Amino acid sequence: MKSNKKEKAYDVSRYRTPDGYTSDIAVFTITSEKTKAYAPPKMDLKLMLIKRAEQDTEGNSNIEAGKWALPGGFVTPEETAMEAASRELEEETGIAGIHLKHFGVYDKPGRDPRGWIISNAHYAIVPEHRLFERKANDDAAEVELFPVQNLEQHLLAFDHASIIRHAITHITQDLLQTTVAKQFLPELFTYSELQAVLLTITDDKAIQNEQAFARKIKTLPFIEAAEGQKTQRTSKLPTQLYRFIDAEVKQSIYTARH
Amino acid sequence: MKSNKKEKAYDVSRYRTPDGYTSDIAVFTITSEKTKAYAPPKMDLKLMLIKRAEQDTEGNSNIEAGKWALPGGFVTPEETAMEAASRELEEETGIAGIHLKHFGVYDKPGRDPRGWIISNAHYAIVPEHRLFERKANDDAAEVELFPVQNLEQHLLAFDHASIIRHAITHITQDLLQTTVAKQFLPELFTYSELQAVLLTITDDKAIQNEQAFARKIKTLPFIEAAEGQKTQRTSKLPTQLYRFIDAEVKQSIYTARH
DNA sequence: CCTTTTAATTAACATTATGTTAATTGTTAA
DNA sequence: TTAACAATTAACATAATGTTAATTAAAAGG
Repeated sequence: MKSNKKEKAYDVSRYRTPDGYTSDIAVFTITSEKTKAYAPPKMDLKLMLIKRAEQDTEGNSNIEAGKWALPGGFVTPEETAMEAASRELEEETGIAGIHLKHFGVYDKPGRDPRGWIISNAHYAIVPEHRLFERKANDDAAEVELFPVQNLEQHLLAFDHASIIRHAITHITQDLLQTTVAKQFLPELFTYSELQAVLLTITDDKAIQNEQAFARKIKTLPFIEAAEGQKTQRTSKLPTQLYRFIDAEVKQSIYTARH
Repeated sequence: MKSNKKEKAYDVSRYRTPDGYTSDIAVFTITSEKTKAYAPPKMDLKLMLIKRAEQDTEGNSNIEAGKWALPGGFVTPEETAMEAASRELEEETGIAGIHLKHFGVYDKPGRDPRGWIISNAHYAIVPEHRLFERKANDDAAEVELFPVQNLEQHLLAFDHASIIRHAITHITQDLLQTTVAKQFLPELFTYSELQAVLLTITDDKAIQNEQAFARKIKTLPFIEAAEGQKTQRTSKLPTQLYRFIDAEVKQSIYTARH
């Protein structure tokens, strides 16, 4: 729109470079609520958002202040966006060494009023038992976990509403089509704990069904029973523990049941 | 490495911006070979690469000259990388309006000797019947289709060897787990044509088996028979044609057969 | 015109997996 | 001692798959 057609081949904007490269992270965690002792938990998938401060670190009034946003920040030339995501997560929440996955790039002209800023988006999985590490490291910014169901209603910075929708789509797909669910679980888990993780994002009848799911878990090539190891976390009856094993997961929509 | 620790908070490199933002495209096509009349084709998945010219458009000696590379180029501030991919494909090969999907970002420091250049990578699918549009629009650069099996041996520019490996992984996954195979096929196709597309990237026994696959295709929720429409493209016996329909494809590794 | 050839399709049937309901197990807690 | 309960096993009807064989309809060669 700035240039007219004749000049296109020599348009100076052809040689412009981006004004910034940022890394944003959709941090997911699952909180579980124990309704009573010796029963499986009810789990909920939550997304961590931060409230943008009124002033930035130099004391100037901040852009998109007061709105909720994904944690993130600028990438430096000495690191990848994935490394920046890891660094920023540690800086902002104190949590290190967690699972990260790239899922998209946001580069629509005008998405950031500060200029031509490209956002590389990731999702992260923080297992529930590591959540306690968080509080101590939170700096002033307000941090909150939101259930993924009622995110639409909140005022979100930049194009983060759209990024978050995609993040939820991607983690949902990955939970069903890869073994990433292991990132939400302890090393050893029961069938009902795995089931509870999956039920945070699906209503698949075959996963809801206790008998069928308990029977099926024993035949999955990427899960094995931890021989002789049981727990009473979820039941009075000592319950078999399982673990994920490395196994190639091949499947196709052309051979699956529908 | 450049900055010492004390200065970190004020390191000027924290505020450096990228030297460029490029869009690269792994263009896939399937070529099919008819061994004889009235028989299904043998298909091969091919990747289009271009040989980098000795001189750039200004006549200076080109970087990574003579090596094979993915088509692509710099993104301008007025477009997304996806739009740039579409534009560049049309400029370089004359093919417009084809299927494009983002699959990764390449931003490792040092990946491009010209500076801090971020590559946004896509794959594209050119259906076989549109290949003929190509030749006329090829500019001077050498363009060639390589079978995806023996790409390792060629000398590739920048980190394109790695990008190409990922592109093949992604298109393979998508062919099996989404309905993207339709992009390689005409609107109406036979079971053996769909099968041939899938067999370019899988050796799944259930897909190889003619009887089982022909039986299964009739029950898939995202494919329907084109009532009364038959062809003799693949057999003397007039053969049923099918089409993809829009239907949500839900599946999970926890309910699939293994 | 008759016969062979061939890909697609249907048939047949044993095997395996799933959906569903019911029974059993082992432990806690009243 | 007993009720409660999540996990597990059992039982069995139903559905899907693997496998082999038969059938179909057209082409092509004699």
